[in-house]
This record gives sequence, C-alpha cells and structure tokens, in this order.
Amino acid sequence: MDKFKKIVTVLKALSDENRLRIAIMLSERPMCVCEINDVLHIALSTISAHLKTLKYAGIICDSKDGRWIEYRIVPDEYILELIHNIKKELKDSDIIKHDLEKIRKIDKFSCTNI
Amino acid sequence: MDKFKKIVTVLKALSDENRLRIAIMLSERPMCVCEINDVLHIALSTISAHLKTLKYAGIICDSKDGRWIEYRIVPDEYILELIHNIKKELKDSDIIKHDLEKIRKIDKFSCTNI
DNA sequence: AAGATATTTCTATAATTATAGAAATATAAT
DNA sequence: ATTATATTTCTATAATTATAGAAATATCTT
Repeated sequence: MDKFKKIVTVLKALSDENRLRIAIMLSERPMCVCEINDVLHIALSTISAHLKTLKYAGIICDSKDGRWIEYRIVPDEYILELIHNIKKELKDSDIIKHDLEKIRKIDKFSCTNI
Repeated sequence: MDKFKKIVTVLKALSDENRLRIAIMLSERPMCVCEINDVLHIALSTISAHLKTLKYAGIICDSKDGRWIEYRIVPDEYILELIHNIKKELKDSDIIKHDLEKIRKIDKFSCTNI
C-alpha cells in the first residue's frame, strides 16, 4: 500500500474511542480478547472487529497461546512512537488511568465474560 | 471537552485523505479555500466542510484577509508536533511531495476555480 | 467423546460521514 | 449600484462504520 494511504489507515484505526483504548492497553502489555472485554464491557464480536481493524492497519499482531489469542502492538518504530506520544498526552485522562489500573488487576485466567 | 475525546476527535479529523493533505499543506504556510481547491480539485463546499471539521478538532484556525479567509495550523505544541511527525514519516510520499511542490507555484491572487 | 472456554465470522441495523450542487452571504472592484 | 470573486450553508445522497446477537470454529479439560 502507498505510504500516505497507510498512515491514513493507521490514523483512522486509532480514531475510534474503543480502538484507541485497546491500542493504549496493548502498549502496556499483550492481552487477549476476554481481558479487553473485562475492561471495555462491549460485545466480544465488536472487540474482535476492532482488533481486525487495528491488525489490518498494521498496529497490532497476534500469537496463539493455548486457547487464547494474545494481541500486542507490532514492534514498529513509527507505531510505537505514535502511541507513546498519544499516551503521554493522555497521562491525566481519567478513562486511560482507569483502563491501565484495571489491567493490572486482571489476567486471562479469570475473565468474566459470557 | 474531555482530553481523551479531544484526542480522538483530532485523530478522526486527520484520518481522511483530503483533510490530512490539507493539514500538511497548511503546516507549510497559511492558505485560502481557493488555493486548496487548486491542489485537491474537489468541490469548494467539500473543502469548506473539511475545514470546519479541522477547525472543530482544534487543528486549524482562520483569519480574514480582504475577500479571502486564510486558514492556518493553530499554534499548539501537541498539534504542531503531531503533524510534524506525520509529515516526517511522509517525506517520500508522492502525493505529499506533489502537494508541497504545487503550493510553491500558486497564490491566492491567481486561483482557477469557477 | 462431551462439555467448557475463547474467539471469529455471519448478518443485520442504526449511525455517521464524505461528497457535491444550488442557493445564500460577504467583500472588492468597476 | 452592478458585477466579479471568495466562501459558506443548505440539502440530498451514496458510502462507510460501529455495533451486537447468533452461529460456527478451535482448543482445552475431564
């Protein structure tokens, strides 16, 4: 894909409240869909669709771990720096503070969905 | 507005091909609607709508200059740095190179629309 | 093999957005 | 005043997107 269209796709992927929250959470540590659901409380199919969008944009990748799929930010310099800068700007955001505190308290073995 | 929602609005505003091109052009120098039209070749009402979106997101501001309205990037550290970083990443993009070359050749006194 | 857990895909729907033509507004030039 | 120029607002439309329920797939546990 053309670099310009690629950047537009990246910005579009990050310009949704739930996807930006997911991206910032994943910049903290890898997570599976059920953990993300424990934080966002939206339908699993919706989270799955958002992850697909972030993956298509080249922001995240995934790897299988038992019956879970772990999602993580791709090790790309530009992506990492972009998310880092957004995160820095949002260090006082109540929503982000809440999310980052929450993911310290949960793990994939004790998800509460279904 | 909440800072988190504000950043999402900024990213959404920049995540459209035409708006990102406009923002990058305006980071080079202030421009009026007819000059932007000379580069993008889309309807003036469409450009006007895009400028409204960028203004609502706090990315651009405007000032009257005779019968023209000059649009420019707001003097905000975060916005300036964000656009600067995107621009740096797009320094090899043909689309952006074309736009920046074009705006060096045009001025508000010789616009070619309607 | 059967049941439980994790995730995706399919499908539909409601909401949002990009677009442009036409009409309206505002200023400048003659 | 009248005409030309610059821009916006109004209106409609086509396209895209966010969302979630239901069904399907895959893996683990017993």
